Amino acid sequence: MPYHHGDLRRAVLDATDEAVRENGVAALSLRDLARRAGVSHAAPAHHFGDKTGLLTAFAAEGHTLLSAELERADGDLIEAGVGYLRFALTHPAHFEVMFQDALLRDGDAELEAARARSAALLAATEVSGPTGASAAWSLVHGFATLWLTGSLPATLPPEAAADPYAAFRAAARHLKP
Amino acid sequence: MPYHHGDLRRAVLDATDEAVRENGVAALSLRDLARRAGVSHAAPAHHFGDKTGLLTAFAAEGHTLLSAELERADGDLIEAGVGYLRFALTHPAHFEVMFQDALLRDGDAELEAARARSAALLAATEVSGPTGASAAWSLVHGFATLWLTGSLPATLPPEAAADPYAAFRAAARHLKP
DNA sequence: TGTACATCAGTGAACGCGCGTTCACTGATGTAC
DNA sequence: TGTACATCAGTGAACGCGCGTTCACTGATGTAC
Repeated sequence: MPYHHGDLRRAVLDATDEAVRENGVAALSLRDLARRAGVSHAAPAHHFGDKTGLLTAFAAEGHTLLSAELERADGDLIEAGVGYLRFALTHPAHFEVMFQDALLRDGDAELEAARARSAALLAATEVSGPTGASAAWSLVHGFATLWLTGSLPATLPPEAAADPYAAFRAAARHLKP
Repeated sequence: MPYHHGDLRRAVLDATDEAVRENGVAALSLRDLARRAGVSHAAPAHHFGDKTGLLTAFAAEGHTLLSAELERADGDLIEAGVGYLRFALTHPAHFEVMFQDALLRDGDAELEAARARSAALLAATEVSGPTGASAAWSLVHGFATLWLTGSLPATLPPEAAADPYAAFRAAARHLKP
């Protein structure tokens, strides 16, 4: 183990992802992250300042990952929804953290930039007017949230509960075009 | 201050509501609740067993409050949505806690009963098939979540951002009947 | 190419703190007589 | 109505623990010459 880690930032962010998936953000501690990353207990705070700084960087990474999914949709509403859902289901820890403002550093430049980018991509989907955008965003965000908590799969027949993307496409068909 | 409180349960649940509204469930501690309720620091654990027991009771109360709103809708889809939203906006702490299974006692009888009741009322709304129900539930749940985090109001014109219920009705009109 | 040195990422011991839990107790309440 | 007593909700001192933070330090890296 070299004295200089090489990529402490990456290691701590990965440990955060792992820890939040396992125990939720409520149980997160910097010392636990240090243990998972195999670094000294003071290293995470040394690099990120404090827990808020770490979660702010983690949330910014979440917006970047979300943006990557939204770009693949190329403005198509349903595909943007599928991308949003795919982001939430493959990165549940980021999804859990990035919408909880109380955990994040207000006005952080990196976070604001990443957030603006994902918001712009969301706004670029083909949808009719602000209420249509609200409806579409609400539907996919609610679908992702309820799917992750297991609430939604519990109400569906087994074959629908096995494929979230098909279930989402079916639900999204209930939106007026 | 009498030795016996009279309604410690109520006092601690009210303190929980206050504390979660202020700082989120992540920052909740039993000692802080005891301070808020003006009882000894051991009293909340004495009554509820542990933090999970307390949050389980709090979540059950949330489902009961949600059920009361849903009953007023009398099966009408849009009014059920408005009731769901009204519950979330007036009881944000309950809404935050009740869908986070990791915080709750698995298999608690009181919680299961309250949950079954609100689920039955949701299922009793007039909607076409399981995918229609998924779409409607996702839309209102996502709308409430995004409204509470401030994400959704930020994208709307000021007059729409001032009235969540009107904004929700407008969004809900994008669902096929 | 080799040496000296400045930088600074990461260390690890030490600290004080708030936490959940335990446990012997206190005293208000309800019941039996 | 009055007294004795069992119950048990709530108390408060004590505990050990993991936490975030501080700070003097170590040593790897990059740059100047």
